[in-house]
Amino acid sequence: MNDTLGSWKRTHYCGDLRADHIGDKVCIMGWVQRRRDHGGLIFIDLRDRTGIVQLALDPDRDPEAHTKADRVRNEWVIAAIGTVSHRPEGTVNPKMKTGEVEIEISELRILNQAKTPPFMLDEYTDVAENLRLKYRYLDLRRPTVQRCLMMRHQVTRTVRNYLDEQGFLDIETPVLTKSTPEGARDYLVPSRVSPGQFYALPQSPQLFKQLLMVSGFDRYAQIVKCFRDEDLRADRQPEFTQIDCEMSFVDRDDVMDIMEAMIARVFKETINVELSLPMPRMAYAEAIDRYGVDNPDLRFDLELVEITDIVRGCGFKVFADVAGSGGMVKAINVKGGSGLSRKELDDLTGFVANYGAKGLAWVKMTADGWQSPIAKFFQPEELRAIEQALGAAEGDLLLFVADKPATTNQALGRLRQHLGQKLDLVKKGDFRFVWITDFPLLEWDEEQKRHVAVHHPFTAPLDEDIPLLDSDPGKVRAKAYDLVLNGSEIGGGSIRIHDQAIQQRMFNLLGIDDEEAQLKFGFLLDALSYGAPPHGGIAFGLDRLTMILAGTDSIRDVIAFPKTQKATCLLSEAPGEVDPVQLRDLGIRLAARAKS
RNA sequence: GGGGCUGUAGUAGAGUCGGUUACAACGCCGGCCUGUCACGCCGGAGGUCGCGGGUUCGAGUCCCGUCAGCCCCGCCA
Repeated sequence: MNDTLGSWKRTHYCGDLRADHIGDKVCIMGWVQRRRDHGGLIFIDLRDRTGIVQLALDPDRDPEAHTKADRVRNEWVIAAIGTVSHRPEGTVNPKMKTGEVEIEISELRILNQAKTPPFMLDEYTDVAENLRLKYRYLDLRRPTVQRCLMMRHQVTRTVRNYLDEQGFLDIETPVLTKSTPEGARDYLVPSRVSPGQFYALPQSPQLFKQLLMVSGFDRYAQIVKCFRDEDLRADRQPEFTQIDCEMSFVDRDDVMDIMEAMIARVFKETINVELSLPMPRMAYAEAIDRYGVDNPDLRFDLELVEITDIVRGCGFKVFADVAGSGGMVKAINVKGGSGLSRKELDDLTGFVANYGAKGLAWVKMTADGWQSPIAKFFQPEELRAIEQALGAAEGDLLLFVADKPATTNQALGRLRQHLGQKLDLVKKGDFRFVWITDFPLLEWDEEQKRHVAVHHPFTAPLDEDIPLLDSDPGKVRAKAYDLVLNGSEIGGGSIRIHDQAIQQRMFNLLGIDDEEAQLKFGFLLDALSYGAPPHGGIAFGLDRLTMILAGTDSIRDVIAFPKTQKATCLLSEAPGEVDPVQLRDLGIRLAARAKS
């Protein structure tokens, strides 16, 4: 029924054929994108991963091939031998890379037929994502989707080459490993050999790469899968890939210098963008002060301005009360934003409510002064002071949040990012990097009534802040750094604690007593006591980095077989039930379902 | 755990105030066509309006619940 490949060998990819090939006899293979039947002449657009080329089948030239082409349908797999020829005068298609030529087919083989696909594999149809994911292998035939995965390949290739040149060794770390406290929820794997015990899939190879430093490998790097059992987002999947690095005998600047050069190489070799180095660096405290968040998008201004002191004694009770009780009042000036409708302002109020803000005060700057529900509460000199602080001019829109400092910063900071998108303040093709440094080492967790590590428990404190570990742990800054690109955290790392005594103190500060520390991290503490070099490292989110390079806003676009928001795979239907025998072997009995 | 958006032939959509047989496009099937390229022309088939319940003389349309996909909060050292 179908033809066999026989002795045919492919000579060219479809998308590579050009006028240079005119006169060549070629053999190409691929999928039928479309067939156009003119009664006599038949055209077939043949597609492979490189592109599309037009096949011309003339009944006068080869009746047998023409008859065969009559049966062919979309997505059938065919092979053809023919001669590359210039298209006749007036029929060149400038929209196609290969549009100057066509292949005059002399022999055609149908290698496989295809059912009519559940959706059209063209660039014009926007298909529902659940259908795309169920038939992902078809979705992945589409050039736009293929482009993303090819981009990903270019990123990993460039990274591997660079790290190899810089002397990093690629060493694999275990996937079946041990659950550790702190951090994200683990994916667990039951042990058959040790009933009742579980492996955990790594949230990152953190401990192992530190052990490799103790072993003297000096520079380690791995492109590696990590697993976190937390809820998904547009830029978060339960299994994702890190570019994971660790280096010995370095400080923060060494790591940042080497890594930003790697990122620059990636941008050059994937999208041919030249980045200027060094990348700017900004302390955490400054980022929070100016942008409200630790991942600021520097492609636009719209900075936060604190006016707590100005409104401390004002007649607007909401502001005055917050200012008088340790809270914070901040505002942003949306230049030329006074045209926003009441509905839009209500939407923005709803937006900040997501982040716990109880309200969003607004002022439209008009020729007649303040147009605002709160204008009447302020004295003229207060109005002027606020205008001056914000640089307000006619046509501007001022937006205010008053709350606890953390809430004010987060709500207004997220509002800033939101407005950047909504008001189209970002220029396409603009890449603004910033290293955020000097993160707090610890933060107080109100629910658990204890300190938790901001980065992770192995992050070293700044040398000058070590005395504060005892007196004021919340003030200690960490030797940690995040690389932020266009408001997205694409990587982060730190210099680690290489001193066993300090690591022990760190665990104590986190409320992990010696016994628990020994139980959970004993092997690390042991290793640190056998001559651990000063070391530090970083991990980049390969998926997020590729998203930005590919210009897409969903992490699923850069993953071949991604999971849905409920962490299921619509293609394989994972997760699924397992055979009772498998459970018995593992010593697992399922609890009765809570529902139904 | 919570908030929001979406769900109608294979696909992506329209469907008015609750009222006759649920529309047209693309795709599919058949026919015609020798220079098209998202070919064109003629004809045809194709529907559990996500699912369940309710209101009503009557529900794609209104109400309640539920499922799925997506976006967000919490969570993500």
